[in-house]
This record gives sequence, structure tokens and C-alpha cells, in this order.
Amino acid sequence: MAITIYDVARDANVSMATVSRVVNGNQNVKPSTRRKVLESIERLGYRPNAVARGLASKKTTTVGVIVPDISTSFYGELSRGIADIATMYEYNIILSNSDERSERELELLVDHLGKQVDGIIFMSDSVSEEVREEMSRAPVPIVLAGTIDTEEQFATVNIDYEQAAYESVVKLIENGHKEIVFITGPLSRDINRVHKKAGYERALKEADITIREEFMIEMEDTYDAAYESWEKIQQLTVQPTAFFAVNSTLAVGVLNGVRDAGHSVPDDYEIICYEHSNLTRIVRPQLTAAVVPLYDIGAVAMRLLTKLMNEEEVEEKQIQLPFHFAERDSLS
Amino acid sequence: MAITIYDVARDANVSMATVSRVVNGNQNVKPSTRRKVLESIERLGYRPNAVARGLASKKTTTVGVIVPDISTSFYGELSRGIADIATMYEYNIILSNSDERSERELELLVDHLGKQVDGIIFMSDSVSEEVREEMSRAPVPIVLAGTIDTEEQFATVNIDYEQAAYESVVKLIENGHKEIVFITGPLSRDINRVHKKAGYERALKEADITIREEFMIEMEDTYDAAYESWEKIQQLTVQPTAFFAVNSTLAVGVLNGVRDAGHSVPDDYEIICYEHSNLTRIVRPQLTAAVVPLYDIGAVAMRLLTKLMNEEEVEEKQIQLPFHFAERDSLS
DNA sequence: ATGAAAGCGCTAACAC
DNA sequence: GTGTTAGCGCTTTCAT
Repeated sequence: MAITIYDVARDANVSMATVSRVVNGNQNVKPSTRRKVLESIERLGYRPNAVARGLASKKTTTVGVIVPDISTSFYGELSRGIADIATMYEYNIILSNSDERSERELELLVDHLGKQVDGIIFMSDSVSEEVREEMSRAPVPIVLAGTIDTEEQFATVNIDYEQAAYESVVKLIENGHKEIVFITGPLSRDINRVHKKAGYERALKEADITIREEFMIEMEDTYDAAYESWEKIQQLTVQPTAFFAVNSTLAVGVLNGVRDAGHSVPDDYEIICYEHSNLTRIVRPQLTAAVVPLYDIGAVAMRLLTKLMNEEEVEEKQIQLPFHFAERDSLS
Repeated sequence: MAITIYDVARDANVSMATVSRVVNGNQNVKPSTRRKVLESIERLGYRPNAVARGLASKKTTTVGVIVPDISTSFYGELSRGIADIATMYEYNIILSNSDERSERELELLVDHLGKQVDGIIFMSDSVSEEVREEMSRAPVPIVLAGTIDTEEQFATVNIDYEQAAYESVVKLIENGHKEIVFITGPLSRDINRVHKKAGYERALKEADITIREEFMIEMEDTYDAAYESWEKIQQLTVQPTAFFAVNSTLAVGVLNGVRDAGHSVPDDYEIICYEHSNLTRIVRPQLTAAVVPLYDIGAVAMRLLTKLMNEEEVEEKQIQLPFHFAERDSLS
């Protein structure tokens, strides 16, 4: 049996309450008894039981993190930002993968809440109705990181994806392009449909460029799908001269498809994308991209959550972080 | 205040014990009362409090995962394997990053143990003496995933890194190479020094090839360091014709260094490496590599941990998984 | 500054 | 098959 607070109390000749005060840094303890207690703790090797503490205090200093897939660099980077700030504020993290399946997200929400987490960071590509309801009922604060809430109901941390898309496409247009293909993951995702596609279209409209339906190349969100999309792109009735991709994985897939087919980037085709990983710097040519500050989004989301859990006043619950462009070689 | 087991008991006109039995699937409950209880649970929206359960039962169905950096594809993939099996056996995961700092690892061990985890999966590049001691004292089982234990004291899951290194270098030798550079991360890490370097040297020795000290190119474990190492490689008194790299990130760095300097792979230089990510398939030429089954290592480690937590007999605590080679284009 | 005592919400004997 | 009753190890009033 492990050493309990009671053993320490007896050993130090004080009450449990005093030991508790010492352990929790309460100032109302005479220095000499504090020393005595500390000495007993040390000698007995006492470690507070966080579960008992959690039951008594109704705080677990644990937050739930629900993420589609921790093995992707996108969510890995985001999660690292979350974890670092969590550590800073002495929270532990319960991390679970949802694979973006709404039912699974629901289960995880209930599961984490059952574990009495003090707050939740939620990441996904869309917030389903059932998930929204469950989150609305949650007794603890929830922050969405890198995740769109179309209803603007929850606290969120993002960049202005629409604006980033717009500026990306403007760069292409300024380079003389008129036939620009939009390389996108599933348009069922709010972020692709409501934000990125919208920015793309705004730029084209503003430049009086025809928006072609066949230029919306929608695919599964994988490198291989993007690589193979080159097949489809070749069949287009109007041939494009540039690509705007919603993330670096898709961009690299298209890049390799184009290059393996014997074409040159940026001579034959120019490419711009959102940057979600260092892939953009590793491929040749290196890709010009709108850099999404994933680590920071995670960090700010966690910081916001600590404030919410602390019931501090927050001025703005929908945070937009700045983004910037990394000018590289896929655009001349 | 949330609904408790007591509220349900009162509502269903039974005792707490009966509610507990129903919730925990105990068979000793008459179907009709079970139904009655379930109905109350449903109506009141009762959710068991896992913290209270943990305190009473001394089991939290939570395991601690200590990882150097979740944002790397290596540990991301490993962690995903762990998480999936954890989910399968209904465990939650507390995930913490150590940045490979031994003092931090120590803190995390103590921290997780304080949270009363039922077991721990530990990942690192070496097991320090203090960490070894703390782990030896731990009251719950611990499994090392993708992590060397030179003392063979703990349960581990790995591949035979030495053999993979050996076979990699043999491939190079069979292709006629005699001047083969070893591109490695810090040799302070057991895995690099004790296993990978040893395999490299065994292959050379067996072929009666001189082992040159200057061919051990040690560097920080980053793409940029590897990219810049090309500078150093050029200065070597004997010029190499091939590279064996301890991971795909370093291999790609060298590859880009070589190619950006105007040389060709595999015509001027051949490259082989351990594969830790899909980078090997994305670069051009694609890299031939010894594929490390990261997901499986994580999954098997977690499965092993469930057995240990269950006090089941396990035949072998030092598990070696098979590996294979992906033959691609960096070797002709 | 310190102690006594009542819970926190649940599990697990044990009794019936 | 069901109920009673101790705890699990801690925090937190409330006294003193």
C-alpha cells in the first residue's frame, strides 16, 4: 500500500489538514511545522494521489484533447502547441483520436467528460449537429483549435483562411494566370467549402476571371490522391496554368504528378498552397505558401482554455491569428 | 450538481449497489430491475464519475504515454499505434512530451504515477540511470516502445536495428561501393551507437572494407543539419560514393544537399536509410529504405502493456518485430 | 496556526 | 438477486 496523507500526518505529529496545507502551498502554516511535515514527506516518499484529490476538489487538472489523427503533421504540430501550454499551467492532457468520425467524436466527448476533465480542446473538420449539442451541454469550457464553427457559438482559434486563400490566388493572378485550378480536399468540410473556396472565388471575381466548375478538383485528402489527380487535370477541356492547393500534402502530390509527367514548375505551371508542414521546403522546387501557424494556434487555444477554466474575463472568444507568406520557388 | 449513482438508485427504487452492478455489467441483476435502472439512468442522464470509480477501485483505465515530441512523424506514428490499441481495450491516454530531457522524463514519470495511471508506455532515445531507477520503483507495468534498454531490464518492442543496418550496408556493398558514409544523429543515443553503427561496421568488416573514422558523420537530428552536412562531406580526404542514413529526415537532407550541388542520385551517389515517414516516397528520386513498422511497434507495445496490467503471463518481454526493405530509386 | 470531521461518488465485501 | 456499509485518499468548512 502506498503512503497516504494520513501516514505523513502521523509521522509528523500533525493532522491531515496540516499536511494538506503544506502540500498545497497554503501560507497558514508555521515555518517550523512546515519543515517538519516536509521532512516526513521526504523520508516516507509520499506522493499525493491525484485521483483522491480530484474527487475531493472536483478539479482534475486534466484537459481532454480530441484530435482527428495525431500522426499527421498538421495535428501533431497543433497538439504540441496545446501540450506545451498545458504543461506550463500544470495540466495533463488526455489525448484521443477521432478519425473525424462524428459518432466517435461524440463518444470521446462523453468519455472525457466522464473522466472529469476540467476543459476540452476540440479539433475536427466540421462540427456536426450532435457534436454541437453535446458540447453545448458540457459542464466545462471547450475551445476549438484550427477548427471552424460556422455558428460562432464556441471559442475558437484560427487564421483568416478566406483571406489567405484570396491573397494566394491574387499572387497567381498577378503573375498573369487566368486558368487557376483549385486543388481541394472534401468540400464537405466547412473549412474547404466556406473559407478556402470562397477566397479563391473572391480573387477570381475581383479580377473578372471566369470561375470554372471543372477547375474545382476535389479529392481525398492524401498525397496519393493528389498525385493521381494529374490524370484528371490533363483531361480538362480548358488547360490550367497554375494551381492553388488547400494544403502542402496535396500541393506536393500535384507537384510530383506534374514533374513526373515531364513538366516544369514554375516554368510550365505555378503552384501556391497553405503550408501545414516542412514538406514545402523539402521538395524541389520549394513551394511558395501561406504559412499557417499551427503550433501557435494550439498554444493560444490552450491559453484561452486556461482562462475560461479559471473563469477569467476574455475579451474575444473567436481569435484570429496572423499568417504570412513564405516566398519560395514554385512561383516565379 | 451532476447526477450521481445515488440519485439513480433513489429514482429506480433500488440500492446504489444495484445501480453499480447494472453500470458495470454485472450479471447478478434481475432483467426487470436492470431495465428499470437503465431507464432511470437514461431519463436522468446519469454519467458515471470515473474519478470516484478510480478512487474506489484503484484502477483508472488510463495509461501514461511519455514521448519525446509528438509533432514528429516518428513519434506521431508510434503514438497512433498505441492509441488505437488503448481505445480497443478501453484505456485513455495521458500524453506528455519530454523533449528527450532526462529530468523532464523523471518529472513526467512521477506526475503520471501521481495520476494513478494503470501502466506507462515510455519512449526515448536512451534510458538514463535516474529514469531507470524511477521506472524500477514504479508500482505499475511499463513498456518501452521503439526505445532501447541496454540492460534488457524492461519490456520493450523494437525491430533488430543492428540487422537492418547490416543488411542496408550490404546492399550498398553489393552494388560495388567501398566508400560508404554513415550519416547519423547524436551517437550519445544508444540506438545510433550500439545498434545502427554496429550493423554498419559489421557489414564493412565482413567485406574487408576499411572503417574510416572520418566517414562517421554525426549531426543534430534535423533536415537542415543533414542538408548542410554536404559541405563537410565534400572536404573528406577520401570521397565516398554512397550514404547510409539512420533515418529518412537525414537521408532527405543529404539527398537535397547532393542534388542541389549538381550531382545525381543514384548515378553519382547511392543512398539507403531507415524509413520513419512517407518522405522517402515523396522526394525524387524516391529512397530505398529499411521500413520501420512504427505503428505496429506502438500497437504491440500497448497490447503487451494490457497483458502486463492484467497480470497475464507473457512468454517474451523483449519483442522484436520484423522489418522489410522498400526497394526504390536511390539505389540502382 | 492547527485539528476534527464531513463529505466527494463510487466499489466491494458481506449479509440476507 | 439485492441492500448495507465501509472505505478509497484527499479537500474543505468550521471550530478552536
